[in-house]
Amino acid sequence: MNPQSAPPSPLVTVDVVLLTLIEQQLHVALCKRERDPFTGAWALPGGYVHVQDDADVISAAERILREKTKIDAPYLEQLATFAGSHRDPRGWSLSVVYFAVVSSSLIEAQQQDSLKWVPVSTIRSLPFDHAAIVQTAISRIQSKTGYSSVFMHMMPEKFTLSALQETYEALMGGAVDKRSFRRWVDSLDALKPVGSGDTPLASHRPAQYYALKPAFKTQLAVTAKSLDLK
Amino acid sequence: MNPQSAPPSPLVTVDVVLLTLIEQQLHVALCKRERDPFTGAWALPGGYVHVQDDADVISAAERILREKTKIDAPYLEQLATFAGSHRDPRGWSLSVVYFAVVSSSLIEAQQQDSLKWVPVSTIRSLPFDHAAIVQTAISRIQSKTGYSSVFMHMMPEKFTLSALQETYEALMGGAVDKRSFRRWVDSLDALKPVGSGDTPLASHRPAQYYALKPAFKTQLAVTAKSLDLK
DNA sequence: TTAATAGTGTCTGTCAGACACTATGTG
DNA sequence: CACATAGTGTCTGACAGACACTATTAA
Repeated sequence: MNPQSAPPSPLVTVDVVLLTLIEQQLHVALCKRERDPFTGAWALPGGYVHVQDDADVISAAERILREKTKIDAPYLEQLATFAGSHRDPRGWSLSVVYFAVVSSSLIEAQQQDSLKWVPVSTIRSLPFDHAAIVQTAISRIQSKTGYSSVFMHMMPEKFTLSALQETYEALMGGAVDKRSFRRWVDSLDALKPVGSGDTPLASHRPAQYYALKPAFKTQLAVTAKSLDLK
Repeated sequence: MNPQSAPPSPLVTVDVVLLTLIEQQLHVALCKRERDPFTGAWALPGGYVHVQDDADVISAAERILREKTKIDAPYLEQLATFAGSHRDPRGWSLSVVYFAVVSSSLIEAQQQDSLKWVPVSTIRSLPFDHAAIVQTAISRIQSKTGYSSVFMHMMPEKFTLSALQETYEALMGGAVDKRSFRRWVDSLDALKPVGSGDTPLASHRPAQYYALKPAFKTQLAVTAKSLDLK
């Protein structure tokens, strides 16, 4: 009942579900695999933990994201750990999965052959259990969007409340009342107005621009009541 | 930038935060360590993943809980994964932590020298990062109690609504209005009335007894609005 | 009847949903 | 001016908090 010291360790990797919104559609970043199982297939950016270099798992996630996508995501949160004998042809494996949220305005500079953005709605299957992982991440981001400010990290530096609402609605898959949405955003207290900047001129009243308050730029969620979809 | 196949794997373990309520106080199960680091100290029940025997991590958690405490917890959920170089004197380690909730009526039969129940309020320090893990688990159970039926797994087989409310209040650390609490419980739709059974006779109106509906006995939470503490 | 706890009726304040209204820019 | 989108005033219904009231048992 009490084996010697350490039994054979499983494979330990870290994967990241990197999400953004492109043209009102939720997209996930996929990388072309360079190594053994599923070489050449598109899968979540991931890699081994480097016991020598990584102080902890979130550091490993940040490093892997940087290496594979050249992106520093402002929001990175542990999603869950997926492990078992069924998910990798090499045998028992364990993957600590993080999910990250980024503005699509940041990804345009990053054109790489080994990286592509895929609408989550078009994903049918992925290597390993990555399809299930993506589903879990979508549930998480939708759930958090309902009561936290996390989704605001998908916005560009400055944005209008209307644009913010469109993002919210795209993520949640439904429409919300303008008045209710603005009251709710107010209650989050996550935004500060910014001088219009380059007001995009049009034949109507221009909107106030907002940016995430510094306290929210570097991390974390705010608790608040949720909002019903129409 | 692209190392050979698999770098040295970290130590991979599974720990379980097993919670119950004893005399309105939240308690956590601790086991006396039989192995190398911190031998003899009290720590969370944990153990290595057995790559040969465990199909996945939750199976490993169930096995470890059974081995260390002889308890089959009705509710077991992944809490988070804690990993890094700082948490184990042996070096870089990774622990997938589950949290479990059990009725104190189930633990009385399990008297073991290597297992004890400690009020969480008295915990000052624990081996590894287990103190921080316990804190995380407490936050989780409190948060879930606010909107789900998970805490009902701390109740015995049959219980009254008053007893349920006392449990809720003990967990949340505050009082709630009786009427509001009952409306809220109603909305969860997790209970079914059971024939009084052995009505504990006293000099007043006896209460209706309830039990968890079968659908809730085997797992999972229900979403509902939360309740304010007075 | 009294004591003591179980359980409910119901008023009220708060807040989200609805929606129409005002505000403010350009052509 | 018209037009289009930004932003607000405000009514209303739903529902949680408060709390007093009724119900039911044994002594």
